[in-house]
Amino acid sequence: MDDVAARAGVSRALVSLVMRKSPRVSETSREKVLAAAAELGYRPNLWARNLASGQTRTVGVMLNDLHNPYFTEMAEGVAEAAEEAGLQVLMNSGWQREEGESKAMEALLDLRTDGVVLAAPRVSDDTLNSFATHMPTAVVAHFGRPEIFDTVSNDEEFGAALVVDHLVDLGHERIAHISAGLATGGPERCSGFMTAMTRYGLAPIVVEGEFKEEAGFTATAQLMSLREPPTAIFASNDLAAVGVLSYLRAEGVRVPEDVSLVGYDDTLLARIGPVSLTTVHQPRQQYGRRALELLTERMAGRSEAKHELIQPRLVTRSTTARVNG
Amino acid sequence: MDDVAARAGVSRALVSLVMRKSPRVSETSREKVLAAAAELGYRPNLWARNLASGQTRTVGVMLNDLHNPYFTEMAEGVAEAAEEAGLQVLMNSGWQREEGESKAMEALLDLRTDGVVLAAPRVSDDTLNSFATHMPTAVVAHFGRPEIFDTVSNDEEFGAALVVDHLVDLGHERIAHISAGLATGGPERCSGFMTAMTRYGLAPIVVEGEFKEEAGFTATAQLMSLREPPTAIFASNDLAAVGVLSYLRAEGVRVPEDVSLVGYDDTLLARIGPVSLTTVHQPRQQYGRRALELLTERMAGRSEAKHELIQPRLVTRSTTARVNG
DNA sequence: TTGCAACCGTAGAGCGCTCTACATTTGACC
DNA sequence: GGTCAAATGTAGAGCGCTCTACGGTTGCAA
Repeated sequence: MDDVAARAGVSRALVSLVMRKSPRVSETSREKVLAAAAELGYRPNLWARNLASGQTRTVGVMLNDLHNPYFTEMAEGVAEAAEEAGLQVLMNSGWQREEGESKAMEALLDLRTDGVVLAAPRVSDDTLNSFATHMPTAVVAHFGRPEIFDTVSNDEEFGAALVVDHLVDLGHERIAHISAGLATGGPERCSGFMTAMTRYGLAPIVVEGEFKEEAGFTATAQLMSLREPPTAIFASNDLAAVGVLSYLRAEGVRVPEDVSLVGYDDTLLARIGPVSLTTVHQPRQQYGRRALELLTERMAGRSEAKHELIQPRLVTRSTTARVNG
Repeated sequence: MDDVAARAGVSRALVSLVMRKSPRVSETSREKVLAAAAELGYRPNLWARNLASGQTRTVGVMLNDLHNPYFTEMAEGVAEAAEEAGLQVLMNSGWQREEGESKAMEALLDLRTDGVVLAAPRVSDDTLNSFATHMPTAVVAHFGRPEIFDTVSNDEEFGAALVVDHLVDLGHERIAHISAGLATGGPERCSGFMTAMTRYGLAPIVVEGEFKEEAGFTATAQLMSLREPPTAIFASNDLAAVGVLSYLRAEGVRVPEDVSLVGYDDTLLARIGPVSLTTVHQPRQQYGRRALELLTERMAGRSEAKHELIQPRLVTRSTTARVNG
């Protein structure tokens, strides 16, 4: 920087101003400085800048699971909104191990970014709280009502109700849900299902599962061996729905003629031809956008927490049809 | 830091040593310092540390496309190897736009990490070269033989030969390849196919496609309308193979009884029940590992470039069978 | 002429750490 | 007790930037 200043015949401070695009510098000296910087191949040192200024114009994003398109799409939403706000994005992941996740969060703390977006963290609420006391934080897919950080989540109950509405519309009455146990969003999805069913005066059939193909497969085996098997199955997510599909096809049960099937998430899986699954689409990019927007508000000084619920919509494909006679 | 030093009754320098886990400090004072730090909730400031020490113990990873499991698995490999080497990992993405990619690379340059792994960058070779002059760099999926950075790539020709071997073993002779145009790896895969076919004295049938489901669909339409349609199809990747499958099923062509089908990549898509695709598995995590290992060598001073080709293997599932009498 | 903004530019004190060079203590051995 | 090396601790000069507070020039009205 000194070299640039010398070469341009100005002070170091002026170079600093130019580099920060301050309007307080004349056109002539700006050009001189820029020229000198270009000749010397000078790039401002970020660490020194951050250290001196106490801020980074950067937000960190911790992704719980990079392999899950849910999170990467969310991250894309964050990135878009960040770009508009003139912020850099740096990502991190815990590689689906809770221990890795805490490490990743520590790393973000050390980085001292201006704020952090956490995607479906699986660490304890205590950890989350202590994290958020050190750093402006927004969390995606968190169903508590924490007071020191913001949250953006899918309105799982609404989504589940959408599914039930659709199936009831088609005349179904024996509708089963394969739940996802205690995985994030699972309990809410399940309770939404039960509430909606009850509202229609129908008995909710629920069997335990997971967000996995195999879980869908085995849960379906259970369901189909009931004395009165369901005419429609609402799987915990698309992947589980694929498991359901495999089981049904293997058993010669036709979908959707004999049994209707609905997934959740609208991932790539649901869209490919051989699956073509009716499912619930989540505006995942929007989660990311909103999270970043909330975060910038918080970085700007807001301190009371905001909690947003975003409504998904149903995408009808080829796995649902009117119930048979 | 001064506070911690005061509280522990030692010098700032000693605190620094303790924080860096230097062995040059006695057990007693280490404990004193650690205790004081804990009471004060002190965390070393990374920027100041980096600024003063001139290094970061961090590597950056630029992911071309976060939505592609190929890259996220590779990133996981980088992360694992980095953890073993005691390095932090920070990720970035260009969100599949070339412009975003250059921005992401600039950001990594500014961060001044100790090194960078680039995943299938789509920027020009010139850009890559000028980047690598500023920063130790390893690139995954790059088929040039650049001199100032290392590369790790899939041995596409070998993979394509694997496919041809398998199909020829099963008695196929009219084997078609749906290529991926100029997309990364596409040309190599295609030429590997042609070489292998020629080696067997068979005529390579090639039709232009892309790494997309729809491309597989339309390409298959072309292939099946040939006077002598192929008995086996080697798609450019799994996604395209799914398109092939959709077309064939829709036309009542049985897979694998009438036509055998092979994909490439072994993604989730290939593994799910309704698809169960024979495909070429790439050890993607290993690409990441090797990239990081090469990078650490380079960070340690090696300057001549190394270029590694990693051999994939065939995974046989339910879409390939002996050719019909 | 003086006064006063507005505009541009500069000096210099940090920011919180690392690291070299040196000081002090300890302990083993003669 | 004296000597020397190893072990442990410290002082203080940076690292490359930002930012406050202030200095110098202009232009223009009083």
